[in-house]
Amino acid sequence: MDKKTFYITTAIAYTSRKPHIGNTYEIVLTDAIARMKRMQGYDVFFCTGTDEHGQKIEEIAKAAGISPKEHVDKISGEVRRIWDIMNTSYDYFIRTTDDYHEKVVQKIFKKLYEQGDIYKGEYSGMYCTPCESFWTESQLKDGCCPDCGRPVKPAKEEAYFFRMSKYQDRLMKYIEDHPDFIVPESRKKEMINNFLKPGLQDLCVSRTSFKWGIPVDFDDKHVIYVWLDALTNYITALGYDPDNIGENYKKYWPADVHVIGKDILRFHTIYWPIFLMALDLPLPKQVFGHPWLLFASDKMSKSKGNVIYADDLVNLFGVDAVRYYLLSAMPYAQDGSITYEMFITKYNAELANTLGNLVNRTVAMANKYFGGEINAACVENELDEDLKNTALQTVSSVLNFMNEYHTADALQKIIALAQRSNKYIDETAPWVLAKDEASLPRLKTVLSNLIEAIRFIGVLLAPFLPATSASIIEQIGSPAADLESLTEFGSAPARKVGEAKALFARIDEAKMMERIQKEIVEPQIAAAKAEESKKAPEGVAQIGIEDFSKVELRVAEVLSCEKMKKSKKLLKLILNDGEVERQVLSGISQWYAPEDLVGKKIILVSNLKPAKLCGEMSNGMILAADCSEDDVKVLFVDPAVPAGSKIH
RNA sequence: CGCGGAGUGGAGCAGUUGGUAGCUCGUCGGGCUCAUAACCCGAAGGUCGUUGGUUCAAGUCCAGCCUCCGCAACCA
Repeated sequence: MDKKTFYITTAIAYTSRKPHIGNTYEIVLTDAIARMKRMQGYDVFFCTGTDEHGQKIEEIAKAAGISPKEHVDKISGEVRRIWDIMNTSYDYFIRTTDDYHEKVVQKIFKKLYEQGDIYKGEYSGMYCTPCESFWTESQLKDGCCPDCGRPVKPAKEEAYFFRMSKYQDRLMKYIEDHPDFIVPESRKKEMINNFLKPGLQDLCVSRTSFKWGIPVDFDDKHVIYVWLDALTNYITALGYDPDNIGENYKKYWPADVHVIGKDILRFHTIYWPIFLMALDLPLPKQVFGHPWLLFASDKMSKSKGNVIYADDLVNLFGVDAVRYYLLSAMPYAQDGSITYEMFITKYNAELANTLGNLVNRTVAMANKYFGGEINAACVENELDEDLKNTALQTVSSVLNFMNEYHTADALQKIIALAQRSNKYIDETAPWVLAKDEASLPRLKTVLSNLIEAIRFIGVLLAPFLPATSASIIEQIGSPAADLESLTEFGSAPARKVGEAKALFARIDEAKMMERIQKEIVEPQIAAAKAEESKKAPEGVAQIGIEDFSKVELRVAEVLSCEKMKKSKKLLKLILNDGEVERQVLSGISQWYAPEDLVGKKIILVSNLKPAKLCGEMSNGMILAADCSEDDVKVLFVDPAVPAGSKIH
């Protein structure tokens, strides 16, 4: 009699900073799926958490003057707080700094080492001794360390590697045999074509360049590098241990679905399955790579004041409105977008006008005409048929869409039922029926049908908008919400409806935008500026005249200019510096077309070391001003100044 | 020729295996008054980025081209 289990996870959130609305999308999406499965009778285990190790976190903590642990405690708490604000029903919140997790990861690492899947090798690259950092050739600036500018030297460092290639064929076969393993479909091709077909490289699974990680217990110079640490959370959260398999592990593994961002699909569909194969464990049934939520077409940026946080939105609009937007505005396989305007439009049209108003007007009529006493339908007519059929069809549509995680389509179906119900009010015109004593029984039937349709809506909304669902159920005086009661239309008993309460108050867009500007956008911009100005005085050291004199500036004329084929940003300029012609590359093609520059005189840093960019040499640099984050203006010189003039 | 994604009425999106182009918002006109100036009906508006090809038939398949967006490389 055991219930069928369903194990669902989100990716664990990286604790570098507070999550914005895009990160929040994932937990809400997963929550809706988990709640739907529970409603369908599954024994669901829903796991989420935070990923807390790594060099980046070590650095951020250092800059803030606190320990890495203090930093991750703070951010992990913040993540959890937001997950809770969003009313998500996770069963377990794992942190990669949990003692249990760390211990098991160490055991796993050791086991894989002992059985030969992990071996000690060498990682070679360019090393900067003062910074204790490795860089690849392409990361170097001027052949020097991009951080401190000092010279680097080729060096080798020992590191542990995982033999990926050994499992490649097995993985390929698994993917072929399980067509639903990677969804959406389009992403599967990407994985196979880009990574599997060319052949897998062995993966570096340890680092010695930082300390904030789980130490390799038999070689403590090394810490275990991110993926082996982070991905295993899915089994350590269930109490897995190589020596002693836990209860929950037995019950729930393998996972039914890992819900993750499309950017980390590669790790979940290639490395993770291979780790599991090496451990001789079953593979997850499915990995769902969801798209990203973007702020309109702009990138989110604090200095533009357009970073959207879930808690701000919740303060302005309420939890369920935010959940609704996230679940209904995202296309299935493509990135979605959000702006405050789009949010308000959708809120007013669908939540306030269509859904909220339907419930409100129906409950109000039930109270007005019958003091709230409504019993089962008795005077039926043909107008009722389509409403009933729509309601019943909505149930199966919603379930079908949710099986494929199409939350937007599922919600659209529910709203469509609300629209159909509004139309039914128009068709039956209850206010006309109310005028004639003889038609009161028919009126009662009409209201009964409406309340029944609303009950369908209320029950179906439960996984998406839990609080709204509960409020609807309460207002119509319905017994507990369960799916089984939706197999028949009109099965609910007589009831007394509650008081009409507005579910979603209409929003005045102009006023709300004003408020947002004042309460959110402006403070954000101010905070970003304050941070900027705090940095500036420390960031720029004063120099003496002797330092300045090392820089040779002179006026040069642009003889010709063209776009570089290989680059979006670079222009190739041929300059007359007064003595010779020289080629300079400049990253300004976003702001200037070649013809804007030809014949102009500009300021050239003429003694800059040559460098190779995208395969072309650049001998110098031209001066330009950063007017704002995305606006750059080249400094043009009075045409009367001859090319070659030195500038002091 | 680095990898990948996308180009559908003013805006945001659906369009599964090729067979009369749909939805929401917005606009215009009408209806209703129970309700949150809400609801319902109707209309206008698209040569489905472009060119060529396959086919009885292409938004849907194939090839070339143009534009945009991620990633990679890169702002000397």
